[in-house]
Amino acid sequence: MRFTEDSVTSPNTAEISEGSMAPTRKRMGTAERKRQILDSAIQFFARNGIDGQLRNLSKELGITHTLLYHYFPTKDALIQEVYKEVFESRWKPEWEDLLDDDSLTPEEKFNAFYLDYSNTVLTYDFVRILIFSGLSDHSISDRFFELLRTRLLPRLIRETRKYCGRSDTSKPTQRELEFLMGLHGGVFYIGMRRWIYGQAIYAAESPNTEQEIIRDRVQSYLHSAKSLFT
Amino acid sequence: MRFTEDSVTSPNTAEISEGSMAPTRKRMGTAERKRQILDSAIQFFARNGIDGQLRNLSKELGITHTLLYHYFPTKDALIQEVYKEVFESRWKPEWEDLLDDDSLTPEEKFNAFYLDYSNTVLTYDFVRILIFSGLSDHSISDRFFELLRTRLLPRLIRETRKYCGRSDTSKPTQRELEFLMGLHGGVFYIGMRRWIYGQAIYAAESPNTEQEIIRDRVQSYLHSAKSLFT
DNA sequence: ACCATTATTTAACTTTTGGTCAATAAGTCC
DNA sequence: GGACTTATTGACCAAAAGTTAAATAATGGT
Repeated sequence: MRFTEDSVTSPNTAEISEGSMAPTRKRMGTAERKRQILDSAIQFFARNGIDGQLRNLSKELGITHTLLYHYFPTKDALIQEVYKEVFESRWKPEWEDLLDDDSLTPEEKFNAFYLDYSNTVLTYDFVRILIFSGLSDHSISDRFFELLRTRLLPRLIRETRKYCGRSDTSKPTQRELEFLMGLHGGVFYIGMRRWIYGQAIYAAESPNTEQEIIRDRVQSYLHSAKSLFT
Repeated sequence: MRFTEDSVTSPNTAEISEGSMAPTRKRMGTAERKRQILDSAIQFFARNGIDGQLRNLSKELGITHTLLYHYFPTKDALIQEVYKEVFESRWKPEWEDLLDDDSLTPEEKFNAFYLDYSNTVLTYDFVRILIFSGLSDHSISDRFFELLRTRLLPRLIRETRKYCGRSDTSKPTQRELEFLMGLHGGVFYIGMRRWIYGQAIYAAESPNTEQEIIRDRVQSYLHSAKSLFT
């Protein structure tokens, strides 16, 4: 019984319509099939965690679970590729450029950055897979935080200082970093509530309200930084 | 081979020292054993997630996994008790009293509350089990957020308004709630970084620094609320 | 039309793991 | 010390789940 109720999109069994009884199995190119599996796997593991069973994943794909082994040597290998894929496809080097852009004010940079950052990072896949990774091995989350710490935080602190009218380029203090993490964590928490706890985000009605939320927080951060660090 | 390297504290095999060869099995009272199992289970499931195997848990306890079934009918029953235990033992009704205390200023309330809240909620067990619950069924996290939403948030908004010099008792707006969640999420994020991602908290040296962190954020929140909501 | 290639499936193996049950033995009461 | 209670264990089961190997059948090339 290959066709269960939950295998909605079974590309492999496309021509099962009215009359055609034979589930003539389709043959896909190596690259496309691998791509397809990986895409489904991202969704699947984000939803079910890394303990999700390959047999269920394959069912969603409309293939047998053994076919997975034709493309990935082991389950763990698949998961590592999922990690890599989610991780590397989401990080935008432009963020660094944006924060270095001389034509923008610190305030504009913060707003632009966190608006875009939240849009790309606060997705179902990313939030859940990042946390799944953190919960088990730290393989992915470590790399992510490394980028965060080396590429983003120093720039954000620099802009914070600039906003406060300070020009010193000394190493960020822990207090500064920690205060910034308050903003950062508050933003990530939006994704937590939405994708982990399944809690509705207050103010999800109008499309631009989430932007307002971010703006409020950025405003608050900068505003308070001025009084805390000057 | 019952005694593996990771079974550090095996209360059941205490007298295995130099000469005594016989691992004379100890007999514990029902209540104590159940308590002991539950305590270990909390740690164990917080560490390994709800997919942790009963055989490993029992190994840490120095007992056979079948003994677990003498005290808990099923694995799920054990987990539910773990959930209940962690959940119910950590929530403090005093928080509500504190926030209702007329002798304190809003600022004092916020500081006192978040200081205590972070101390009790931002523990290894709590943070991880809450998230494990959210990731799978929402059984525990739903109940927690329900308490949060009905017991704490309205009071915190009320105090925020008081701080801003407003006395209206209308239903909190979504913008107010969302702004508060920024603070709240920022605080919880401390636990995320520490217990999920394994990231060091900036400023973990001096014992009172974490308190400073909280204070900074509370200060920032109230300060900004005043300019946002008046 | 035939052949080679390889995507895909079928069947089977193995380990893991939640769960059961009868046997064993530690403590207690007399 | 013997009997009774019950905490504890050892052997075992069945289903789940990762993995392998051989058989099958699309597809492309000649």
